[in-house]
Amino acid sequence: MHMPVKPAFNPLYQQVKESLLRRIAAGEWAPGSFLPSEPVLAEEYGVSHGTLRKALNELTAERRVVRYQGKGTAVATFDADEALFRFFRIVSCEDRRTLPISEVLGAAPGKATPEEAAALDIPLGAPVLRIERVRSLDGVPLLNERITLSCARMPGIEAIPVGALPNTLYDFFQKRFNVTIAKADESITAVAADKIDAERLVVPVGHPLLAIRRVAMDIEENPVELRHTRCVTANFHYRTKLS
Amino acid sequence: MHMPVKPAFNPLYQQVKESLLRRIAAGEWAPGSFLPSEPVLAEEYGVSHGTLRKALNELTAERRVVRYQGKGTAVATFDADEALFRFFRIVSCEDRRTLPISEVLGAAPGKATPEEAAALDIPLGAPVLRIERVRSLDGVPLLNERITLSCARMPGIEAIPVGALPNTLYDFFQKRFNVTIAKADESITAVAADKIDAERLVVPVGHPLLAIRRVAMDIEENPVELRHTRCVTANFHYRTKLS
DNA sequence: AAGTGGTCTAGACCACCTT
DNA sequence: AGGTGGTCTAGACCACTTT
Repeated sequence: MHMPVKPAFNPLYQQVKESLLRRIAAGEWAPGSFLPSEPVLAEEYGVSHGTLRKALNELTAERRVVRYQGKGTAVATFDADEALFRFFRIVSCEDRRTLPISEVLGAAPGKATPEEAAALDIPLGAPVLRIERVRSLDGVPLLNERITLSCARMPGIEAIPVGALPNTLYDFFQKRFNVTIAKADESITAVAADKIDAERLVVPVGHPLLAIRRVAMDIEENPVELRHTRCVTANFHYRTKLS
Repeated sequence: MHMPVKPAFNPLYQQVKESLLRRIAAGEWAPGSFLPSEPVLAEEYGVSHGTLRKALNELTAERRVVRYQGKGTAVATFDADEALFRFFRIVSCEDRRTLPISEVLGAAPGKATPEEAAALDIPLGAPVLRIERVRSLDGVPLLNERITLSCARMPGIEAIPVGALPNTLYDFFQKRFNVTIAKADESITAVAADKIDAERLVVPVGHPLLAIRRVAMDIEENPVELRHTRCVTANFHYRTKLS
């Protein structure tokens, strides 16, 4: 046998970071509330100011935590506008960002299809909640969405009445289930509007639409949500910055 | 008059970072070559190890520089596959990433249109080079591209013979003109194929296509390239990670 | 004034690569 | 062995917010 190539050298600040991450994920400090101060945490972990700082710096870079000079360090939330728009990439031609208004057409429990099971990493036939909704910008229906959520990850969500589903879901996931959406993968194609798209988005059948398939993940990179969106791009477009 | 709200407090490490950035942009160290070692640079700037390190850390995070433990710190290049794919988001349905093969249909000098002038931040009518090309993946024509470059930013590029335009332009920009593409903004819409799209991409007129409009920028955020792409998304899609 | 995060230093030691 | 980047410490001082 070979010796391991990476002999598990784990810097101190990494260990501290991982510990803090676990404690945040466990809910020891709620989103929005403040962590103990740096001197206190350093004392608690028995490390120097600098080492603790390096751990917090990485958590800041990963947006798990927000620091306020003179005040303290808080667990990140979706409250801020910045966070709300992080996963919403549709902007007007003039680059105005407007939060769309959702009209929920229906929400129904079901059993995971092969695609849903694969995307959400759950067994075939596992319980899911499917939401259909149309989102409008400036009063114009633009987005036709089908959202699939794993009930296992958010127990009780299938019992939420349709009317109680809020406009901003990710904010709701965090407050209600302590599920923080941290990443999402999107793949985009161009398709022709089918009959349902045409009705809901008020365009002719065959009209070109953006088809966006999103898998959203929590902090630990567990997939939480599968979302299919059909989008009219007459006066709006999908905007992304590469770097 | 009010006093300035931000009294220009500039940390030392920021000043060092900006200085290093200027020296890299000026070409003092070519892409791929090594900077002086950390102790030497610290001595040169009259700062401590830690402060110099913080400056280099930020440059590393911004991918301006690559560090190799035990060897040194080098100016970043586009050589690495990772860098080449950073701005290429079209992948197959199975998530294979293949570099497309370009067929240049033509390259011609011209005068900037209003859209080009606005995007590239140059005067209306300023000299530009326009390139038309079709890119194929796995032998199938997928991308119909029109690229506009400002001649002022890359003097002499209008004289490059069409046959000498390489497959990977950004790599070429860096090696030939010391222009490093650092960022790009893309906006995406869905459109119906026009006659030219249909011919070049071998699809029926009216077929839904992705229309991608990219403005690529160098290190100093000066826009360098405007690119319009029409893309068939039958077996491929545009992939992006949100975080 | 006291507490928080942010910067900076000087020095020790560790991990990795080259010779 | 000697040089490079990477980690860690202890302590000083600065900037910001609150009391």
